[in-house]
Amino acid sequence: MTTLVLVESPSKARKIAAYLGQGYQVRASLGHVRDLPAKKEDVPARYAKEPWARLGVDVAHGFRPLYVIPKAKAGVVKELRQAAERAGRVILATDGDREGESIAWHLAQLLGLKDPERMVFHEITPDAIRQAVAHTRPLDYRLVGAAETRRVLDRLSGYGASPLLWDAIGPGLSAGRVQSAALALLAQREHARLNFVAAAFWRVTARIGQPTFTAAVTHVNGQALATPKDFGPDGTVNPGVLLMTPEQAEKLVAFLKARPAAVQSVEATPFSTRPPAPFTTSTLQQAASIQLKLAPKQTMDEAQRLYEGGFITYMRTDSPGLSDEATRAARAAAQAAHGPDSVPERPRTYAPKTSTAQEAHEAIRPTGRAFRTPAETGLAGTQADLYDLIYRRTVASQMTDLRGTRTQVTLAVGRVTLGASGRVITDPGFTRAYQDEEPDPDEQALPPIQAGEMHDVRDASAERRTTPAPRRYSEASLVRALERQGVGRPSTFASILSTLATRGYTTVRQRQLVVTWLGLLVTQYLGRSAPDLVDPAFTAKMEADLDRIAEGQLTRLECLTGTWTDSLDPTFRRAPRDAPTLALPKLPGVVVGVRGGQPTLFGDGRLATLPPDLLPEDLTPELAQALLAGERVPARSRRTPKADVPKGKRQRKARGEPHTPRTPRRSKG
DNA sequence: CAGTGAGCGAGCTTCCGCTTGACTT
Repeated sequence: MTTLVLVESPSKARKIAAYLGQGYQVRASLGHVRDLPAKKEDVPARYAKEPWARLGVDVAHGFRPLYVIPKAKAGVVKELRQAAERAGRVILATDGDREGESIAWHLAQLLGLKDPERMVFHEITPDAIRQAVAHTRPLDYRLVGAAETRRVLDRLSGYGASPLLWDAIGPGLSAGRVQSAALALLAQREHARLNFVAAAFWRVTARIGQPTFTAAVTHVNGQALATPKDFGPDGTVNPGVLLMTPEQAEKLVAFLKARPAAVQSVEATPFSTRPPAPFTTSTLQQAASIQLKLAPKQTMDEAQRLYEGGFITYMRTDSPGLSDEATRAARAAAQAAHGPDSVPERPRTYAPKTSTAQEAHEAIRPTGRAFRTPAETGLAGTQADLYDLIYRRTVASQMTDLRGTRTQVTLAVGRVTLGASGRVITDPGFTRAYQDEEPDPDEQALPPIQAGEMHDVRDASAERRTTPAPRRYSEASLVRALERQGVGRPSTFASILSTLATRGYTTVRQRQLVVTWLGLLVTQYLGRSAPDLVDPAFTAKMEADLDRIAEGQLTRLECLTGTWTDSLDPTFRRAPRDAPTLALPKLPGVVVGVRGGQPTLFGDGRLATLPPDLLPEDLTPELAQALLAGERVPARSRRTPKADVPKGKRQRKARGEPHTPRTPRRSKG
């Protein structure tokens, strides 16, 4: 009789099968095999009439979940059942994390396993697999309970809050613990930009000495010159600093040009920088975004192909750790390419930065006891670029520190103080293999210089600068922000972004994530009606609860009762069903609200549907007035909620109008 | 009389996390 070993991924199954050899059959579940019904038609007939059928969770009876086999998984389950019948023994070898334990339990249920045998391994080497097979354990039902609690909570909160949005804003909208927290981050940043008032200041620099270097004026008559950090987001300046007029700046330049500079002090401090850790899913997405200009989705698609081709380890991971074998391979690769001294004596080890990490997998790295160099892989195109990035990052992670000296020079021209900073690299260390970003081009190497010296001022100039608005998130930087807060998982980072886009909450402009009016309105509504969902702390609290469930200090029922029955449910019940409105400081006299499911501009007793491609930042007061005056207003005749619309406007028929709402009208509840 | 349009009511939408490959565009 053979032993059936069940894993999640088919690639993993092939590899393990090769290591286990005869007597073992290894099959893949392709992820979860059962789930709560997504919609009513997935609910079996005998439960369809139940009041909880829409949720798939019988809240009144201990939050009992109803599990069904999704259509897409029917074939897999059938095959696994047949394989299990033929096998003498079944070992559940799904991933060693919370969801993996849950999948193992579902499989045990579906296959009717009496005493389910569980094995877990964290690296795929012959040794690790043999060890794991020899040391199976029973299922961890507490961990399974934690996973189920997570699932039920996400269902109840998501399916509880989304209908509020249908009533208040429009049909088909969605809210959830992860997507709404992500959207709130974007909305917060967008509001910061909308409220931001830029301020101008002067930066005065001089070219000094031979060879020349650049120094910037820091003080005049002992008073500090305004720099960006002296300004508030409303454009006000810290009263203690000097904000020069153009005339003053010009005078200062003329003053500098006429006199030599005295070196007051030279401070040199050595520095060293450690290499970045091997890639996790989020850091890979971040680096591929910056260096290869890939969107997270593209990165994951290419990485999936590299994984299936056997070039890299699993690409959905939160662990930056390398196995001993991989550590040795990385060190060997570094030494082969950069010399025996390119690695420190002791291997480096890496641990995850976030406490929510589950660490079921290794870091993303080249496979094998000896890494194939990018040239040896025979890969081409984007796949080759991504492999190269992963290869270099992995090798660099075992190399020596970058070392150098930072020098800070203070100079004086009369009562004007200038500062110059420079950086000299004494040992490039790991940067020979990998660098996160291009080195700063402004970075200068200062010539040898001593306190007390006098140097000629060769030139001076003043440059008008403005304070920068808070930067928008890129897709990858949003993922990084979410991961830091413990929101979302490696397997979902890319899909969170696509959910936000599909709902019309965000668009991507020049590789930046931009929130739409709809996204702002949804966040505004949720902030009042479901504040937990826009708060990353909600996930943090949930994770803490789940850990306690896994450790047996909290029951599933206590957690769900406390979170749902005593908190979320009453909040949702009390939630207002009327549409949110946004008042914007730079748009006095107008308000953005909702009419017929569409973001709409209200003002002056008139209204206008906002064109869907008009982003919040692009709505100027002039444009708002033009829209309200009826220009480019899609005047599709539809019942108006309460705003009084001039009859003529409502009857203006639009032909071939570009902004026809795609969603059907729904009556207000 | 036929065609059109307004109005009504019923039914639907939705979560997160795990995995590929089958679909379009």
